[in-house]
Amino acid sequence: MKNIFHKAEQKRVYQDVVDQIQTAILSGEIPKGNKLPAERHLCEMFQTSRGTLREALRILEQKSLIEIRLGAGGGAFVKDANAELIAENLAMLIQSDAVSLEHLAEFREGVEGAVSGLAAQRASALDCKELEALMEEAGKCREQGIKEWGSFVRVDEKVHQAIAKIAGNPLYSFVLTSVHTNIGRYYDKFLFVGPHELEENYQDLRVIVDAIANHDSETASRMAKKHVRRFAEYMKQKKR
Amino acid sequence: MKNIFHKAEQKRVYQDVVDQIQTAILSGEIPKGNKLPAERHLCEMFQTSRGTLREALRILEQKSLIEIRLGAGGGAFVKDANAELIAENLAMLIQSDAVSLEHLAEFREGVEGAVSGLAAQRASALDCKELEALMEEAGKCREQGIKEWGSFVRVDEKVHQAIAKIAGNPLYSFVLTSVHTNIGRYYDKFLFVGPHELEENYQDLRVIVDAIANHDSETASRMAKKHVRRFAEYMKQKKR
DNA sequence: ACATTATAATGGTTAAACCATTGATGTCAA
DNA sequence: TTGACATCAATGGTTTAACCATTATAATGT
Repeated sequence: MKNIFHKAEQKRVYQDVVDQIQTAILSGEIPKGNKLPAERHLCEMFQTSRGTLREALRILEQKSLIEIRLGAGGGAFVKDANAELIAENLAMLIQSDAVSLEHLAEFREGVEGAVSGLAAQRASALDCKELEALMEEAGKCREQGIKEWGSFVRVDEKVHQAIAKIAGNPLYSFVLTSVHTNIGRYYDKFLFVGPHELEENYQDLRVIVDAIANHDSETASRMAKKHVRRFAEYMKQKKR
Repeated sequence: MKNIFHKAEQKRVYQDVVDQIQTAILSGEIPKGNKLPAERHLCEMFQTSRGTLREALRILEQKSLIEIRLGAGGGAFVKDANAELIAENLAMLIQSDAVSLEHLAEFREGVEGAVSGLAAQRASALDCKELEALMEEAGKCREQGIKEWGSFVRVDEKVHQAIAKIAGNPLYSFVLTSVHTNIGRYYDKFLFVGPHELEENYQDLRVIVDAIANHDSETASRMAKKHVRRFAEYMKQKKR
């Protein structure tokens, strides 16, 4: 790594440093997993002080473009694209009361509906086999009854993630991961259900997976929305 | 503002500072628009050095929780919730090739469809009046013909934003703003169309707004998706 | 009354030192 | 040989104290 960076300028020096490193990362000039030079070395490259350089690193870390590890062999490592940021921002919107849980649940309904519809259009035989494997897992939880409700919810989420992957649009996957991350906390807190609800939800999944296998986009979409809305209803009831 | 903060601890001091200030902001303890104490004063409150404190401020700034202004009367001001972060993260996903423009366009299709459906269910008489006002604006662009295509696209976006607001779910508004911010750049670059396309899109809007006024959720949703897909098609053609 | 100029408050930057964590290496005893 | 422990060096984390740059406000002059 040599001559990639030029002398830092502009009003805010740290911003220029951020821009240069960010461009290098996003363009692939510095591959994922690679380590940036040590702080003291970067200071020389940018002709800046360590304090300023560290402010830049903090920003890049917050953008989750790099991850900083301590000690010998540590340093700033380039991270792969992920849903962390979207999830964190969502969490902040909820905490600041700009977005309520009902809003989040409604949004999820729309997204899961769209995703399931797309998945039904695009599912391959292999995709269906993978969904079936997950359904078997869900079936085992179902047999164990209500005491395995927690496990069932986890499998349920895995199914939704798998469907998002089948839909083939990584943006939907990122968004859905973020939604699950945030809504999951509240499901854990508020959701206590009986055997009836477990059966109900298992059948939901069954119908959705079948619709996807049959490339029945309309049914997959409609049932996914219904399934998600059910969860939202449980939560609403619990709050009363 | 006194005794809100306690001595900074933990492994990474700046992270503790971030957490304390972020909690104070999100809980509403420090209202939007208010100014945090000056850096040197905050240092005393947290019993930390200025360098460390500034790293914390950089993170909060990047989270777009605060905005820092220079000079006398400057300082760290608490910002209101907004779509900046989501938009920026989206931009990074696109730049890093984790998400393509086609993916973004497809995502937009789903979101606009859902939003328009909700808006049709919830539109008040006043909402419809506001949409009509925007349609009049669009009508003027239409009369000017193709030379006002740029203006038309801007009005088109305003209509979509208005519909999102009518839908009444701020999460959809945030997401849609982010999508528009990112997709707009490429529309500006790639989109050159004729009078036929202008008319086509004007009629799209007409039908969507009417469907919303009639509380015809299904039509509003379907037409919105079709309308958005048209834009995606223009772009695809231009790329060839 | 208005334009100009100083002042002071505030963020931006630098420098040099020291602390804390961590992986690698070497040492010694069982 | 092998395992436990000590040492070392690389790297990020923190502190201090100064100085620079920007800007709103107050003082000054015309």
